[in-house]
Amino acid sequence: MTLTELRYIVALARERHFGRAAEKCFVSQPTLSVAVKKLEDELGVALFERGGSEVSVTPVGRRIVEQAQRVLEEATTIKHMAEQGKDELAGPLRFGAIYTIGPYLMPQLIPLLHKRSPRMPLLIQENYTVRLAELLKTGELDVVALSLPFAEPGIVTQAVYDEPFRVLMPADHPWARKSRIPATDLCRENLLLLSTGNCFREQVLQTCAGVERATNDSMQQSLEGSSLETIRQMVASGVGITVLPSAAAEGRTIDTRLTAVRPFASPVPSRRVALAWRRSFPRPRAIEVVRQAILACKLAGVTLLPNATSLPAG
Amino acid sequence: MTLTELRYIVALARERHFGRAAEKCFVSQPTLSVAVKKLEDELGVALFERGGSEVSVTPVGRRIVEQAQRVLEEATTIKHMAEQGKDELAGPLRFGAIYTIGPYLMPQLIPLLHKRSPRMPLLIQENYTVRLAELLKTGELDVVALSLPFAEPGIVTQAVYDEPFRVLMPADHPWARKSRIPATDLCRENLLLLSTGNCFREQVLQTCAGVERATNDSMQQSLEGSSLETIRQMVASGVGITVLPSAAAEGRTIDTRLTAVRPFASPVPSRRVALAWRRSFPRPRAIEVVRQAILACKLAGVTLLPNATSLPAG
DNA sequence: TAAAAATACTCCATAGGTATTTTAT
DNA sequence: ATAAAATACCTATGGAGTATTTTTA
Repeated sequence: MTLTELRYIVALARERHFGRAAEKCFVSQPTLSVAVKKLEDELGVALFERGGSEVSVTPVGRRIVEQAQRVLEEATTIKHMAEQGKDELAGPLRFGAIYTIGPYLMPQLIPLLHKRSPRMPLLIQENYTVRLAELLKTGELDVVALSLPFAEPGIVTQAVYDEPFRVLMPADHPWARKSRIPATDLCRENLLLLSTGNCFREQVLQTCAGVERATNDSMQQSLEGSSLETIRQMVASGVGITVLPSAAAEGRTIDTRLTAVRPFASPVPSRRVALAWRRSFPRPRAIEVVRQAILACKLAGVTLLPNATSLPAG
Repeated sequence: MTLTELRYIVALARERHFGRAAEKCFVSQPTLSVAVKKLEDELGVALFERGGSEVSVTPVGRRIVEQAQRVLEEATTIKHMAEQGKDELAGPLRFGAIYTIGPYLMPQLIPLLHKRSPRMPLLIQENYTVRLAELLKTGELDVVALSLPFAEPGIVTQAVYDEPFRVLMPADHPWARKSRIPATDLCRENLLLLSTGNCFREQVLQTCAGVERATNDSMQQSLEGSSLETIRQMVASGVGITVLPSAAAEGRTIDTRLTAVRPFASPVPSRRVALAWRRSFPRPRAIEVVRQAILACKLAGVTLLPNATSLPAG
């Protein structure tokens, strides 16, 4: 049985004439004749009654032709579905971000993307890098914004911007008088950090104080799952100081009287933020649109990398 | 788009593995691979995401695969319909008979056929020969029982039995003392006939009295649409005599005290009853079953023609 | 390195065309 | 005699196979 054969019998049932039905199908009369006969043989039943100049449909034929129409209709909706799905910028994009990017990027990214690509709603999820990697590989997420380095088989990454770190301290902290803070000074302070699992925690530890510092009991261990915003509140209340990505440190004017933000002295520690997606993800244009939108976001202190090339991670 | 291709993508969506999906479809891996790619090209959209050892279905792909399943299901019901329709003895048979056969044949034929071929109900219709011929040609009837001669293009007939005519008269009619009636005697009697349009009327006129007799005003013209049964009542009430087919004349014991039936003297006038159907009618076995059932009916006085061959009428 | 999908190629079934015959009116 | 469908025959597309290469984890 062939969709073509079904088209033929539907046309023949309509026209009740092999020649005209063949015309309607843009084939020759013998072609249609043979195809109809072939289908009848295959089904083992006569669909049409050929009587001289009269072609009529048998009772079984009528039912089968109706069913054939149904099949053809269902088949054409496949084409419609494909037509709709053709547009890479149509349909939801499942977007993930790590905790230290999401809250500062999404408020700008979402409205911008909604404006630029209104038919592509973002489905957002924040999580740890490792979890995002899982979701990405299992196809539960399409694109992830995270911090390099990131290496997973089958995943490609593309750097989007570099983001310097900043020191956040109580407004009355002695360092507030300095314009730049040397990274090595941090080890003497009570440094508030995110809970384990956040890659930013490790980056701060590595960059500013060396990993061995992490075992020092004098350093404040913040509670599991707490966010940068919680830590900011703690700094404001004078518990200690912390390090934030620039986009998190600035751009929030809530408590400028309680806290002070200072840049690091050179060499300025920073992180490289990138997008990651499956190499095989079939909507590259959707990703490019997201990347351009992120580049257009006003993120305090970041250095854009508009020409970065995507790299196979792993 | 091909039904085969749809089967392939459904299998691939299930197996998430080209090799295994190919096995399930009993084709080689490259065959399935190429076919899927071809469909994707045709639809212009990626249905699957090939990631190394991971094959996943895209969102569009998921919808299309579901739709493909629907198409395939609808297509298999075509096969089921054909399977049901294969049995020529299943499904209703639209049966027509002329007024002078139906009332005497059907009461026997229907229960017999119901017993022999229970899945083939008869849809009965009585009418004039000309009307039955129309219905037969337009496909509104499948088989017709009528009286020969009958010639229509595209219609074949097969004689089933010969039926002698009988004379029906009031019980106190002088002829009731005769055992056989010469046909030529009829012209002197008040002969009750069916209305114009009934072929039996013409047969009686031709056989018994010559056509010119029809114009004789002394002959009783019965009312349009009246039946043999009405005429029988008229005979019983002494209005005149009539001629009946043997199956109509005998086999009814209602009023033996009021009427007498007598055979004709040799040569005995008779009619040949036949089945007629479109040459192209696709259920010859159904017709044969009907013919055999008629042959098995107990019809008074008839001579069965069990070996008559079907003839192209016209 | 191993597994899996894609490619290259070959072959054959068949869908389709043209020309002709058969059939039925 | 005419119109229509069936048949015969040919061609070419493409579906399916095997062998091989490419890719990626």
